Amino acid sequence: MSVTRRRTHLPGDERREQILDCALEAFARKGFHDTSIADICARAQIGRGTLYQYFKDKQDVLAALIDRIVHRIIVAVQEWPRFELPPGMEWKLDDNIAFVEGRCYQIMQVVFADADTASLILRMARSTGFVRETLARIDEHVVGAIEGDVRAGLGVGVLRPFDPHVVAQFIVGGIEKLVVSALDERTTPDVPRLTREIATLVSGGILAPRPAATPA
Amino acid sequence: MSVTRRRTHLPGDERREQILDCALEAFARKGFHDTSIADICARAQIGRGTLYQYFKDKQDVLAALIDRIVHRIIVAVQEWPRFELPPGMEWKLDDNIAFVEGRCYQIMQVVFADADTASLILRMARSTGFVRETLARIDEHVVGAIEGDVRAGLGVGVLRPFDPHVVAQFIVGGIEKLVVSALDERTTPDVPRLTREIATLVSGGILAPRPAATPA
Amino acid sequence: MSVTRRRTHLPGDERREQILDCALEAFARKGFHDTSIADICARAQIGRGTLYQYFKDKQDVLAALIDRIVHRIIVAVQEWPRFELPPGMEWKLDDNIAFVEGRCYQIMQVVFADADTASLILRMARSTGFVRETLARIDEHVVGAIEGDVRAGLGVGVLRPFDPHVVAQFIVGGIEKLVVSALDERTTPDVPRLTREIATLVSGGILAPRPAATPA
Amino acid sequence: MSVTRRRTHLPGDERREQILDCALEAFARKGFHDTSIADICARAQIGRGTLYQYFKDKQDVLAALIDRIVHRIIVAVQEWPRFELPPGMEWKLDDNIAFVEGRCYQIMQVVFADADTASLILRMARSTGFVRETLARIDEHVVGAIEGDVRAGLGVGVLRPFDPHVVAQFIVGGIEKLVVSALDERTTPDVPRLTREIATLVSGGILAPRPAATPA
DNA sequence: CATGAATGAGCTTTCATTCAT
DNA sequence: CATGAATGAAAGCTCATTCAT
Repeated sequence: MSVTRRRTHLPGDERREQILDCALEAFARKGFHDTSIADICARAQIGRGTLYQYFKDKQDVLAALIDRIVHRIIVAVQEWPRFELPPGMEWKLDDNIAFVEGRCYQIMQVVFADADTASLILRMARSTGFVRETLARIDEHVVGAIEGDVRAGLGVGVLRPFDPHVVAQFIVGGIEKLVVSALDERTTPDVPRLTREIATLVSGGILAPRPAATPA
Repeated sequence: MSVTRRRTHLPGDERREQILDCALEAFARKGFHDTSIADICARAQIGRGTLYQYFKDKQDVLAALIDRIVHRIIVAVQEWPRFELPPGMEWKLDDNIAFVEGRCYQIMQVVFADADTASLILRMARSTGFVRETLARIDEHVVGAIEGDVRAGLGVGVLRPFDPHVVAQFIVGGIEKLVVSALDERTTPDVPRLTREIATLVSGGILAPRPAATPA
Repeated sequence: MSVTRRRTHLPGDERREQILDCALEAFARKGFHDTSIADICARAQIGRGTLYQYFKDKQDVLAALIDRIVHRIIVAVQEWPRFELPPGMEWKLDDNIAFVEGRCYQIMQVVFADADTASLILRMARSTGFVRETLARIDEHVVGAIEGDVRAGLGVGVLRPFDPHVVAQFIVGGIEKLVVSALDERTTPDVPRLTREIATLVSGGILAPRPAATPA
Repeated sequence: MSVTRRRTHLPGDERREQILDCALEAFARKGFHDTSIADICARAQIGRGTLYQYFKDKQDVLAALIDRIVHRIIVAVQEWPRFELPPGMEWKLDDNIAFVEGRCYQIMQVVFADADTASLILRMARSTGFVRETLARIDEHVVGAIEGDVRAGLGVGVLRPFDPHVVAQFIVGGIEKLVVSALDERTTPDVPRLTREIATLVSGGILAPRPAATPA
């Protein structure tokens, strides 16, 4: 009748991680509500009760999952190089494009480490308090980092007088949308091209530079 | 004992709209899954069975709701003025900023007509097929419109050679993020200021214009 | 396959009572813990969900049940005739026996109205706070009534100087034990005989009256 | 992290007894159903699996526990002195009171050895077959002993013609109620006073002795 | 022997949906 | 049409019990 599966033993931490991995997969594909405990346990090849040895309830699984992601993001963002104007050097358009490209790349690396994580972050319903708050903490760090860049740039006078928070949110939002779009189309995005476009747009604007007014 | 409510009669269409209004409120506040049919009917002051005279099931309510929004958006977007280069005139930075400002404003007007609609569109889980697809249709139109602008601009040679789709998505994503942020903080966003920032950033880039190299 | 049962409608109050009746039966036979919601609903010929329209949860069913019993007991006890020494008359052994007999009978009538109620009251586990407290309220009334009798008797000087509370508890306890015993043996107790024995014992003691010392 | 407990070794019988002690404590406080195997094992400082080396299942623990109590009671009751009319002597009220007092004391000593045992015996649900039967065996012995006393008293003609079984049950029931009451109020009962009251009531009845009819 | 991770039967509970009134 | 009592599938969760270590 039923496929009898050998009882497998695993060190506590590994099992926990394994369950989280499976939960991530499931949540990413079907969403939190439409994923049942049975779904997760089936993926993990464990009995339904086993999950409850590691997590208080279903929500606790999600919380642990998001915590894991948040933690990884916080750590990674802390190691990003800050914006710094090379002393005695001009900050030209190409420098800025290069810098923004780097940032975009870093963001995509961290926030959208893998399709499942990206799905979880970007497609989860944001109505309920706890998810909203935790996702807000991710933003706090990522947006905060970019905001820091802008602030630094303003400090050295190379940027127009923008509101750093608004700019940072706008950029992150733009990136998110492109990632969601790629997820929806189930295509692997051409990251280098995307980052180049974004960096160019953000740095120099959409308008083509006008030919220098030729004197007389 | 219980508050007995008089049987109320309403023309079919009005009742339907009323139910949708109540559903929008409920979904926006608690999310689709955490809203029960009872919630909706209580708001609408109707019996639970009555809802089923107008909608096949719970999902159908959501579908109708999104359809209503989509329809409104499609109609509105169709009436947006297209980008057009005034003949014989130069297209300067300020012109572009003004145009983009207008577009942002139009988008916010339509897509985020009210906080509840915005919540529904932006905070709903995007995992399940049907919601994802319907929301994609909104994008198709809004992003499509901006894409058209960019394409037109490219055609008359006033823009850098961007991928119109990428640029359009990026911009819409940025706007969305700013709106979500405002919703989360429960503040009414300072729309004119936001649109100005966005328009300036998108049009001229983040970099401060360098003083024209003064000859000798 | 399954015996399809016609959907039956019942006025709210009747249905509620019906469920309580069935729950009483079930609890009395198998105990609270070993009775499943399914058991109760099967007896009541209703779907499992129906029960939850009338009761918050399983415990709430028990609470309602006990409340119903408590209420009936309180009302009944209030109508019991109080002990009263007929003015200008002696209070002889037989009078007392007759009075106690009456009381025992009244107690059995009320507290052990039917085998199921008796089972519920007498055989339910008394560990958990809420059941214990509610059952204590029953005692409060029944024991209290007898205590009142004793106190009255003491007041008119026809009784030995007992602690009324102790005596009352002892008597009620004795009656309870006899009822439990009858329940265990699944016999209908010979109430008149039992009450006679109890009344005689309590009134005159176990010792045979000694032959009056004959003069001369 | 977790408090690591050294593996402890104990001779089989001691371990078994220790588990029973812990189970008694737990059952007495929370009742059988609300006590988990984990509860017992935590108290005993052993792993959950270890319990199953000594007992078949949870019910078996309870059975062993009650058996232990029953055994102690049977042994003790067997050693109780039987009622005996001192030859050539009258059996007066005070003699009887003294005897009953002794019996009550003995019962309380044995049956209610300690609060936990008393709780177990008196507060456990009596619905399920096995518990009911085992507790019935306790009664068999305790009630039986008193019944024997009464029968003996009847034999020598010092008692009124009661049904010995009824009287014995009534008395035991009365005592039980008083003990339960003390448990509920978490007070240590004033045993000497209680036994005196009971003995007096049972022996001479509740009625005050009437002044000897004065001649003339 | 002792352990505690693993298990799954079985229970309670919710809630979208139906249908008799 | 409107109603809300009735329904039962489906899910979450507990915990006694087993078994690999």
